[in-house]
Amino acid sequence: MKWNDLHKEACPVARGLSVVGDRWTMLVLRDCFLGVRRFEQMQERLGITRHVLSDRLRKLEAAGVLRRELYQQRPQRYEYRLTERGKALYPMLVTLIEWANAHVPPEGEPSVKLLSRETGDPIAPVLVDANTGQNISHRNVTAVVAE
Amino acid sequence: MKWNDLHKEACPVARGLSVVGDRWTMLVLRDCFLGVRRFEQMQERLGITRHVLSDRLRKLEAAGVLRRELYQQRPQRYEYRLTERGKALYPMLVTLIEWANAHVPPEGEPSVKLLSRETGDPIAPVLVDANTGQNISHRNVTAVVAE
DNA sequence: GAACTGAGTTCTTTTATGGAACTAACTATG
DNA sequence: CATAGTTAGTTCCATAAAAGAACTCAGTTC
Repeated sequence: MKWNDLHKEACPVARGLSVVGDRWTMLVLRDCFLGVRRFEQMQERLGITRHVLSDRLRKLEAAGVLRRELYQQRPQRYEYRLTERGKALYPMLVTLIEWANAHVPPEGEPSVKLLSRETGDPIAPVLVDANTGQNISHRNVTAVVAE
Repeated sequence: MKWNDLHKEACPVARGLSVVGDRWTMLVLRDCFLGVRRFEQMQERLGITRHVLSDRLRKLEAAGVLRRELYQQRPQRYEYRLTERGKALYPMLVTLIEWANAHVPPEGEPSVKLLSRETGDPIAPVLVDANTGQNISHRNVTAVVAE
């Protein structure tokens, strides 16, 4: 298994990471979900080097997670937006946030609250089986990896 | 924001990635969930260098995600096991698998199926709000990041 | 006593990232 | 009309991380 050939692996964990597993990539996507679309803003917010940001955006575009969109003709300027495939990563981000808030202690309070857009109430995300409604954990699920 | 100081960030995405965001880390954890516990096995299965594996195991242990356990006295040999904090990462893995199976096309069939341990049936993981039962997506949730 | 096991460590080479300056194609300001 | 500003990059060099292979250590087995 080689890092740069992860996309060839049978295992979906490996294939997923071939897209989102590089350093900074998930943070770029976080910013995208927060509405940040432009190179300059991302670069400044993340403190990532322009070089690496450029590379990540290119790869995410190639993977169909972001699309590059002309937002101004002269001079031509592009911004980056989540595609449907990109938006489908939202649960990943939510799951990561929940885990980190519970298990990677911040200095003070949990710094991000997820709120229902409708009611404004905090939400409590859990993974369940759509078929049975049961909670999903390593205790009641088996995974078979064809390697 | 610097990669090696992500744990100091207020944002839980950043703090989460400070633990699981390094190259190979999630693949090490995948193997842990599959029951792999020993250095040699992990190294061979992943094709990661021993050096990097050693580093990742050490960091995961320091983060309280794995614990090192003596399984043989002479010569002393240790294996690695998921802690509760580590087991709590299971939803991350499931979410990644679901996304990858849906959006990062494998050569042929999806290679991992998640099955209910009870019934043996395939499961269909979805993220819902425990309070309301509603599906969670970027459309009905807002996140406020205190940066 | 020679080869094997298993969890590492210690090299050296290659690749990725960090940091800063530079470019291109404009627009706005004095 | 020249100079400064904007924005999405690229280029170049230094440093850090990862790949690859060999070696160590404390035993055990043939």
